[in-house]
Amino acid sequence: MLQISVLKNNPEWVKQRLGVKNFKQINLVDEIIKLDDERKTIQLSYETAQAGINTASKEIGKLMAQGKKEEAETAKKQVATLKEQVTTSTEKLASIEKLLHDALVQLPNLPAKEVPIGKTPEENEIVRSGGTIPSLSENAVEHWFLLEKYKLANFELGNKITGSGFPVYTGNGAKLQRSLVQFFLDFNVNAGYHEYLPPFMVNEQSAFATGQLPDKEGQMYHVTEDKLYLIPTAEVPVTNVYRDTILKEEELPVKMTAYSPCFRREAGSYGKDVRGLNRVHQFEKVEIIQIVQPEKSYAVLEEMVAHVESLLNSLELPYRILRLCGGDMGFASAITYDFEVYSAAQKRWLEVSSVSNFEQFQTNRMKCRYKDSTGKTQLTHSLNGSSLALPRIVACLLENNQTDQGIVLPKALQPYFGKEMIQ
RNA sequence: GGAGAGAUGGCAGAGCGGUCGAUUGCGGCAGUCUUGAAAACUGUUGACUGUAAUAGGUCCGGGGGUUCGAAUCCCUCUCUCUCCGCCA
Repeated sequence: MLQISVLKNNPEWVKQRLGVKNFKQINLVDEIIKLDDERKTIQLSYETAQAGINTASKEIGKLMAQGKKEEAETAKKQVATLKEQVTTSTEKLASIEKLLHDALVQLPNLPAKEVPIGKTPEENEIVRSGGTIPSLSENAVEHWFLLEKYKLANFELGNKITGSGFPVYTGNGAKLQRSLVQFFLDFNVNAGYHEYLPPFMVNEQSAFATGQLPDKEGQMYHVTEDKLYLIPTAEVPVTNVYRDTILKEEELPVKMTAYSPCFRREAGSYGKDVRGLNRVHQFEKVEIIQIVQPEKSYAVLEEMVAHVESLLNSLELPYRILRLCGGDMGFASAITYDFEVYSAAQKRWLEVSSVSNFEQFQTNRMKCRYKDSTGKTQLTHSLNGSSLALPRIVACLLENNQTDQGIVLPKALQPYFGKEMIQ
């Protein structure tokens, strides 16, 4: 959520930035400013009336103590008109605050100045790439055939038990998942991230704080009976660890990592984009999150990008890093780097991580603040990234490393898996 | 699921209609003493909003009500604890 002060200080700049994000309802900015001005006027009249009641009530208390009943009674009558004023302005205030909130919540985060202009994924900017794309033999096949060949995952079984998009991993497939999760967590913990195992369901407040609600309501599984949401990413429960807190400056940066399954409805997806592990409703992911001082967040963003990059290097996968254009960015993000790995049999790039700086967008919703060196409390910045999402990593590992003898695992993973190959 | 008790500032814990944004202790910060530290003593120490700065307003788990006035009374929700039941 943007701070109203940001809109008020520079409305034209805010509108220009929203334009970069391809946001349509630019007029909301002026509406919000107007609503806030109205709010102030009403608030002032409410507070003046309330102040009158407060002083009069104290006066009545004194009169009663002195036994001056008559005077107390007259004073009581005078309060009645003030009370009416309070009642009407309270009602007005409540309705205008709701309007204001509803409007403010619709505004996405402003894109940072480095964000390229553009509307579609084609306009994302390739920052750099690494690794080498393998040249596969002629009989190389896509990962969904390999999953079947080596009995690593069973989609039909998932269909029977739950529905499409819920693969059942079996044998070495299940073990590969476990090895990857363990490898990623160790890698993150070694880099100073504190490990969490969060709840896999969250309440409405938490989903709101990180920006899933109200924007992405349809993307989450909703347990209506208990008013809980299945998490689409560990970002949601883990970032909320610091909801409604005031941190000391020496506690920063907060570095957290967590494994969790992720549940996504992916409404409207179909076709070959979703074949195999390309897009599923439940998948495993390890996430990294940082909460930092505002002036440090862009340096930390680079650090997190480098961290994810070194993870991909250790998996020996060909990758590229994209800086997302305004139109392709998420609602809450100020800047996002996507990581894609090359799936050599499908001959396409697959997104495996997304590292974002949210600046104050989430922390303003969460009220996650810190006391700076001057003793002033101010909002922190939050950042997160995947490190990494498993299914597409598995897809690439299988496709890129397939040989006639079996799937060769990268060296870094071998101690975790216990073998050099899947056969 | 049943019965009872409770939710107050970083923590502990008073307050049970006006003098309470809140006694006190611990912790934190500053000072005195000391070569330094500890101890002791003294002072200070919540958040939000608002103002040029004052002032003013709001917050005692959340929401609603009674009253001129609510941390205190009533209703309701959530959560915690104790006992019973069920259970990995």
